[in-house]
Amino acid sequence: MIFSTKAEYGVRVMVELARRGSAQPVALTEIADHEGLPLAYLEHLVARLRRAGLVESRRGAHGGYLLAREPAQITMAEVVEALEGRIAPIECYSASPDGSIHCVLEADPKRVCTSKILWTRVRDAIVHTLEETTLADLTPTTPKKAVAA
Amino acid sequence: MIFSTKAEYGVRVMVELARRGSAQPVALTEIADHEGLPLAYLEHLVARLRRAGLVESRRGAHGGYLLAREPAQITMAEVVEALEGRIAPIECYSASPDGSIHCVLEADPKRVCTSKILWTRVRDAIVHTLEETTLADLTPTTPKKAVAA
DNA sequence: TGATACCCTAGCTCTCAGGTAGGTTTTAAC
DNA sequence: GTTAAAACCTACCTGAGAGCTAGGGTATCA
Repeated sequence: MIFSTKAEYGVRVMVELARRGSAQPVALTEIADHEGLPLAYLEHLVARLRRAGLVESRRGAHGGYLLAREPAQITMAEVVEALEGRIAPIECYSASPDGSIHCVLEADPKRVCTSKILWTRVRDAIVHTLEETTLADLTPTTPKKAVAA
Repeated sequence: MIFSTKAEYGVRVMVELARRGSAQPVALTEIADHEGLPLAYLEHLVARLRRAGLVESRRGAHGGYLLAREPAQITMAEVVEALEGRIAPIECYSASPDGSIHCVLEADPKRVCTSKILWTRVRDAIVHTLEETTLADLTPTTPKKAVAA
């Protein structure tokens, strides 16, 4: 599998939050019930989403979670990265502090990572797709716009 | 990581075979030495490539492996699928026997996999990239053609 | 002052990636 | 026809991490 259930479940949570609208917070118990997913596990995932600034929380009774932005302003690249961490197609690419993609083998100038072209292309394709797709695209009853896909 | 070392190592083996040309078989020990990868592990990987019809083997002394086709006729989609198995972005998509993408949740018609659009797009992007890239694209000293990437 | 919900830390279990080990079989060359 | 080199095969090992669970603490509303 390319992505783990972290991405799968987390995206579902985001879609549910988008479906419910931004009027009042949605409790995680509701989403867990609706999607048939373990609450305690979702708590971990939604914590990541919160730390990434994608959702906001209201504590206490009648609390829950809200989208931090409009669905159309939230790309799936942000969501997936918040859940899975940096998207790198293979081990070879170290997550450099400055964010640049770098093949660890090329530290030794004698060695050239022959397959770098491939993994770069694959990574770009994935990231491009995730950046192009917003939460609004995945929400059936989007208030403003219908989706053509 | 998106793909495991199976894909990483396996692609390297294929690139090495392409670099050496098709004149005579290349022993796996040579490739293992050159790439600094464990021989015993490569044997497992190359077995997958052979079963997929991507390489041919010559047993016995001076034996080794050869590409089964011209590098330009081998897509990376074939290589990666042979090594990693069917490419699916998440668990949700069962590998149907007929090859069609199918969300397991939709077996229950009441449930709709809201995020299907996303994972379908991601999968298509990956597969498209892998299908477009041939082994010839990754081989620096391709006899016939230089590569524009 | 409960009840409800978010929040935090720790830990548990099972799978599987990644690799090792030790053999058997085939073939070229001497 | 023996030897060495290589593919081939089956089984096993081991650490890490996915996918949870447990049990509390803390904020907020009625």
